[in-house]
Amino acid sequence: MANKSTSFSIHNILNRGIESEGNTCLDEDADERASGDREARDCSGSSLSVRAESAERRISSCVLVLDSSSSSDQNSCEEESTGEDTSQPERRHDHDIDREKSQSCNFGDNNSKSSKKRSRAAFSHAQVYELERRFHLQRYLSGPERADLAGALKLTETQVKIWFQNRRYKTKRRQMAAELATTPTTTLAKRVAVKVLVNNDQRQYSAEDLLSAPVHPVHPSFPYYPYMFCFQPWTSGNSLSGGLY
DNA sequence: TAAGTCAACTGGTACG
DNA sequence: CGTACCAGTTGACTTA
Repeated sequence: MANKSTSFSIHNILNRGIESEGNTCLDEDADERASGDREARDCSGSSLSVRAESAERRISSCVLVLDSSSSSDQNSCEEESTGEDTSQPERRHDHDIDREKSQSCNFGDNNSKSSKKRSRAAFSHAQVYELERRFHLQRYLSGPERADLAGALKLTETQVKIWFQNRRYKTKRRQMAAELATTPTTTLAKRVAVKVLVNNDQRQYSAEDLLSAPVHPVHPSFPYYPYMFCFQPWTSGNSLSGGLY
């Protein structure tokens, strides 16, 4: 559904990514197509060279996954783990699904030792870009939305769900780290103490204090998500945040 | 080789 | 009871 509101197709990105195996400019292509005139200008900025370099490093590993035509054991395994040809998993417990998938994806299933190995799918750059883009729009996906996105990205619903889960947690951790870095510990302790003060059944803090809780945009730096430098940071007034923080 | 990243995993919890 | 969430961990992988 998400791609209907935009002038590009996710499949275009993915197909382009597959067709341009070895092309380290996949992200720029995808970005420009995806964001149109939105922030493509930022993507070409020289100040972003470090992030772009980071992106290229990742691409080099992601291309292996996209190159599904290769018939090596490793690639076929990665392909499966990224949901290329896996049918939609039945509604069982996530852990079971993931475990099954992991076990069915053993590297070199010709020895028993490998059954202990756990595969870690490396999502393609286009896939991560679209996931990030969607995450920027909404941090929580409904079932149909997740299924739609998973289908468009050729991932399983579980993978999309886990990705969003990890992404939310990562965002939160970095926000907390940023808070800790910018706020002196004494000040932090003082604020917490004030907020829990209640005197004569009346709160001793204003509602504004709570609403203005420090929410730092995490991605001023975006050291490891170079494809996110096109996005604007969340604001504290973003209703899509779910009000969790 | 240590450190960092990240998808997958685990355990606990909340909700309808 | 099934599902999804969060918080934290694990293990494969990359990089300096």
